[in-house]
Amino acid sequence: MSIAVSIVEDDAQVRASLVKLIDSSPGFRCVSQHGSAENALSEIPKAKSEVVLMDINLPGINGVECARRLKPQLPATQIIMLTVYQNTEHIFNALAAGATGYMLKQTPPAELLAAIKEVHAGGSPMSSHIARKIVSSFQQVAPTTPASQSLSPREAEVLDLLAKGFLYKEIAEAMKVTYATVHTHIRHIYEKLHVRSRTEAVAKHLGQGRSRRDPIAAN
Amino acid sequence: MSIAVSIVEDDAQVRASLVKLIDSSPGFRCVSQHGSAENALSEIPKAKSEVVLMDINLPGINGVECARRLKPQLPATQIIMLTVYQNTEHIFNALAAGATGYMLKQTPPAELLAAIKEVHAGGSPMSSHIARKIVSSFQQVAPTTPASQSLSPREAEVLDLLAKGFLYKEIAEAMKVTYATVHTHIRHIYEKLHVRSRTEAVAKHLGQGRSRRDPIAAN
DNA sequence: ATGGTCATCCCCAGAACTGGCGATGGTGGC
DNA sequence: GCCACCATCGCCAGTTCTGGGGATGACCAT
Repeated sequence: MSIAVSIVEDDAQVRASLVKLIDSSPGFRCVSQHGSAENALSEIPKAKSEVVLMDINLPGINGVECARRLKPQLPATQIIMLTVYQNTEHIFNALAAGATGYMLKQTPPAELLAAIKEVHAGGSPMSSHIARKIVSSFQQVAPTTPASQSLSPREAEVLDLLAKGFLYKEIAEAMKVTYATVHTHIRHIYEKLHVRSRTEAVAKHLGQGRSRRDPIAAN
Repeated sequence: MSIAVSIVEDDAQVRASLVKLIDSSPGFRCVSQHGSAENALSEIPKAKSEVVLMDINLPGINGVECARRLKPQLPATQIIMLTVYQNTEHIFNALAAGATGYMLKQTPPAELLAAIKEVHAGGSPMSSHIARKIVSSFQQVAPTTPASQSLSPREAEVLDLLAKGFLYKEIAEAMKVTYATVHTHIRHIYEKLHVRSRTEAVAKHLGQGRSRRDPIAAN
């Protein structure tokens, strides 16, 4: 059986060419198309689509919000965001909203079809640079902090663990050294970073957090 | 110029076939091979490799730990974990340790070479099911932040100052209250955020922290 | 071989934090 | 009125950090 695809895209031309691509490719069929999130929200639940290609930049309700509302009703339906936005903010929001794939609009047709197959098979298709950004977010700290340049590898390790809130003794255990060694490393870190407490060091480490932004908006 | 690859794998047979694959493929060259993490840690920094294929299950120091120690020294080197483990724990740890790719050992040779190219080009190659697991983790992570929402205005103020590394007495002065009041606010903050130290609170506040003590509330 | 950096370990004392136990008012909802 | 929350203040004991003073051995470069 072919994969049932729905398309949400406000630009009629782009939409038409996506529909054409899907319908003319064996193994795929386009079961519905929508020019707005509002239309998609009311129609897609009836369409029994397996995969939704969702533009982010829609008038009115945007694609991310549309995905967020659609997903609870249709947990089995896979949503691939299709967009020109590469910034981390959009990517995270889309994934958090329930999208399982994130492809750029410039993706060649063949890859797009492959992405639909992949998401349908349980994968999470995404452009390689998108993947890197997501992976980076898992990583602890950028190795580019100017001051931490002068830190020795071991000291940098300690600072990473400090930043996660570990106690001295826990750091000691994690690094398989004694409390005394951790203590010494930390004194050296403080000297090099010109700080007088772990929190200052961490704040400096986590990116010069001198200017506070809205903590609520952080997510 | 071909891509310089290092291989860390304890099984001599597997290692040999990987070396052979790399060296016999145009565009790739194997600059070093290592049967243990210890050997890898001392040799890879000299090898100037661009991409490291790292087995997770090594005797002694494991591959994740090896990656964690290697990465600070060689921030430009891309590490691809190569393993049989598909569980979220291992994936997450490996990525947090600095790996940029995560492939299963059963990956066909052609795909493995493609993954090396991809990581070298700035991507993050991973098997499709791995990608899905990573994306899923964002979906659990997403619908959150009720924690800092529940902080009262005054508590939020304290947390801000805490994050900048101020001492209790300095916070007291800045907010024109006594040390005791600051103390109470901070205890309430810790309760609400499920943390046990100022650094954990700050890490969580700055959005970097996955607290080890309370993974449920960790966002 | 000498000096520098790094990593490891030790002791000690004072400062700072953490977490119990309180308490008093004020405000706002039901 | 009562209850929940907030903001303010207090005491006390125990834990953890911070910052001095050391030390050793390894490695690397001059």
